Amino acid sequence: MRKINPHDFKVARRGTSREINRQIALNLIRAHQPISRADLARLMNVRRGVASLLVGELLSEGLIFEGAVGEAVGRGRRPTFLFIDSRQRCVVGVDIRASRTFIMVTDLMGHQLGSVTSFQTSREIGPLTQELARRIKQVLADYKEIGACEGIGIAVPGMVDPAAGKVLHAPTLYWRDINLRDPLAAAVGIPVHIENSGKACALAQLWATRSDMVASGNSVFVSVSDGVGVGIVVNGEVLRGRHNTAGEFAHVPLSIDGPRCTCGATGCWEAYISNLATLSRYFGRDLTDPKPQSAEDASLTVEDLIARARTGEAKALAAINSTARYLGLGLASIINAVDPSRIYIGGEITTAWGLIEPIVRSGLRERTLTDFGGATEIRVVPAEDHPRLRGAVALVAAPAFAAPMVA
Amino acid sequence: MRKINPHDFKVARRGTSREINRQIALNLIRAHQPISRADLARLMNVRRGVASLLVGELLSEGLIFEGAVGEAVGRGRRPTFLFIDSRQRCVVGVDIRASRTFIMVTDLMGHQLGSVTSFQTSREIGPLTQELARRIKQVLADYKEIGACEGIGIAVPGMVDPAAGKVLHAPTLYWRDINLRDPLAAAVGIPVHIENSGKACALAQLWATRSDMVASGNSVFVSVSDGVGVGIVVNGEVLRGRHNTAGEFAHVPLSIDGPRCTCGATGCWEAYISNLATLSRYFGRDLTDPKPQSAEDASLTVEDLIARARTGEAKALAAINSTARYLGLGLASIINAVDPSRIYIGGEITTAWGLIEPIVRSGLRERTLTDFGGATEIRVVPAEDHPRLRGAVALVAAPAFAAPMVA
DNA sequence: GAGTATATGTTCCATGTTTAGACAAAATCG
DNA sequence: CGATTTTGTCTAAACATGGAACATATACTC
Repeated sequence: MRKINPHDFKVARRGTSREINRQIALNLIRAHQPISRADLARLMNVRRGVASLLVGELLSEGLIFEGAVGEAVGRGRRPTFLFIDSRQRCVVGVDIRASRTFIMVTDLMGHQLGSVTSFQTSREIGPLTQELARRIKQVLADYKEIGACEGIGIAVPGMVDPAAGKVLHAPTLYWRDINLRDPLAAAVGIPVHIENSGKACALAQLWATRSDMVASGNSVFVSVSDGVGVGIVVNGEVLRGRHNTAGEFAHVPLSIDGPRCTCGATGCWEAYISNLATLSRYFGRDLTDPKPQSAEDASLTVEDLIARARTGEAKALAAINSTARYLGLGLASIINAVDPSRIYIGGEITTAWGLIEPIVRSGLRERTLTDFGGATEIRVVPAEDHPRLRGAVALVAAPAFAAPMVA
Repeated sequence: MRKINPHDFKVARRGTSREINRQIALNLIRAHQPISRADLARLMNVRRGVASLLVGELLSEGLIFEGAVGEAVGRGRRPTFLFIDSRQRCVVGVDIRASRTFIMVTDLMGHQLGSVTSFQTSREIGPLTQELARRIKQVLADYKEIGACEGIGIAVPGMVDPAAGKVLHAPTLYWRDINLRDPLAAAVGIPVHIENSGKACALAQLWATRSDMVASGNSVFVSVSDGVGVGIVVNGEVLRGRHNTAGEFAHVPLSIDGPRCTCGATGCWEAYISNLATLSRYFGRDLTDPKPQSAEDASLTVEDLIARARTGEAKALAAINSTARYLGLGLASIINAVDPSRIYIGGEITTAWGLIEPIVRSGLRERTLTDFGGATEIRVVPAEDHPRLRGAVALVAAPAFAAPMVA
């Protein structure tokens, strides 16, 4: 039961019905390709004539194409299959992280082309833009057979104003109010879109093509790495809020008297479960103390820690188990607040999922209010899926498939 | 950028455009009444002919009526004003609380008719239903000139399954899995809708008729009474979640090592700021200990406590100031998670708003991540506004104005 | 007071969209 | 080969908005 905003509404025009049905058809082709006009008409519950007209429009715009004639199921004329046309266009996804920056090229469906490349992140915007532009141009030259690049999507670990193309605050990069979009767009001559990495991850799952990976209702993506990013999907849309800062569950407290967080407050969830927090716990030092105490401290990663835990090192196991419990406790807050159908979890810690799942689940049940809340589905998204990169790509590829604004 | 759900979409039919524009017109009349067809057409940016047709349809359905001819602004024919027709229909709102149950009658616009009545809440569903049915019948008989009753809306302090008409769990009433809707509907012969009281409060603000009370973007309602209820509005819709339990920020922790909460967990926000928590703090006893320590303890209310604080009693002031700080700290979590345009606060504690606002605001700023987050608008909703009752009414009255489902 | 200008609300036709059904093309089965 | 079935196209009807003309009603001007 949605209220129409009397200050911001969209009246249905003569072409609105067509626009709606066109997008539905496009999405169904995306979800079910290859598909015939007749099947499309059955899925949409409209006459074949309407489906044909919609398909004709999509064909003439080059969004889809007619493939080979398919095999008939029984008797009767064989169907001509329709596909999303992602042959002559590609998208570049960029994932900027504190240590390294990753680049991936995909087609319009988000299918990976070539391999993921990376380079060390420069915290200075000038050199970073230059390096990015150089590498993107090179990658596009290498894959020239793909065709034109539709755009570049960038996931940034911090608060972002997508409309202004600015990074408002990225603590791990020490960025404040930096326009990342315009310099890069000018350098490569391709439109650039930027977004917070947690929201990008949520977008990646929302627009995933593998049908088993798309949640039916609301969903939440929790990305645990150096920091913790969260993206929330409500009614098929990423929750943005007034200033595009919605979803910052990372800084909802577990204990206001807890360890100091990089954000300045105390006891944030992030201060308990981020990779840095887990490592700090292992080394028994304060999270806000950036200086490693030893050579080992300086180089050890969470993956190393998990390896040690697997070999049975008690201290490593204890550190990881603590993180697991706190992870569960924080997920309970998300469940209580949002009641999602599914939670996705990404980040290095998920490589230990077999080890920690029972602990996460029991921590979660400590604080969820209902049995079904405690049973909320949790799915691990492995690093190989590159959720940040796929989300960055979705920034560019998804708008063509989005629902029209109506009423 | 909303994704169309390929498993649950609505194709635009021949009448869809009309349906959309009809609802827009209806909402604009609701928001701007009295209004002429010509003004409506200008607001909608359509031809007067179209507006006339839409108005004709609404007139024939009895949703609106033509009032007196208005005064001309300049020269030219005078407009005929249109109004929402709420003359011959009324709605009953019911607010069930642990101690007392309140009843209010309104017209379709939510305007109060007569006065609010109340009686002591029986925790047994049979007697409660009987008493409710008796009183509702009586009220409707008293206001017979109003016309037929369109429905009864009930706000319940607990988890609710509106589709099944059941209260899943209401701790303060000791209810579990109780069908509240069907017995009452059978007894009075009028449709009954039930909803969680936090969500009802959010609905009340969303559908408020005073334009200054309707937030433009997303909003959150925090109701602080015996318990704490929260309702979230996203994109003009109350956030429900998978099991209609979204919005339970009351049980997001401030400190997992904090005081035990009635929900079983520890350190929930509710355990710091509910009226019971504030009183417990004043009397220096454990929140979970239901037994009052003294006669004064058994009878003192938060309003009394506020009165004492205003007279300068240090202990009372300290208890309230603590609650204020914790209120702010928890609001910060809501702001970080949802980033709303506005937060509404209701409940007895708001009568001390002048006293506590600076403390709430500073507690809030302790944990918000950005300056604009810390500056999020907070509005107090006084008890006289009866947000729970207005929300209960909206359950019945609002669906007629809701946006059609499309795409 | 008559004429002019202007605003409201209705009416008619053009355009565009879904709905319904007929029809040709193509493939299978007996 | 003919009957049957399926796909895809095409046409007319029903219904929506878009645009303009028209009747009605009021105010202003001469």
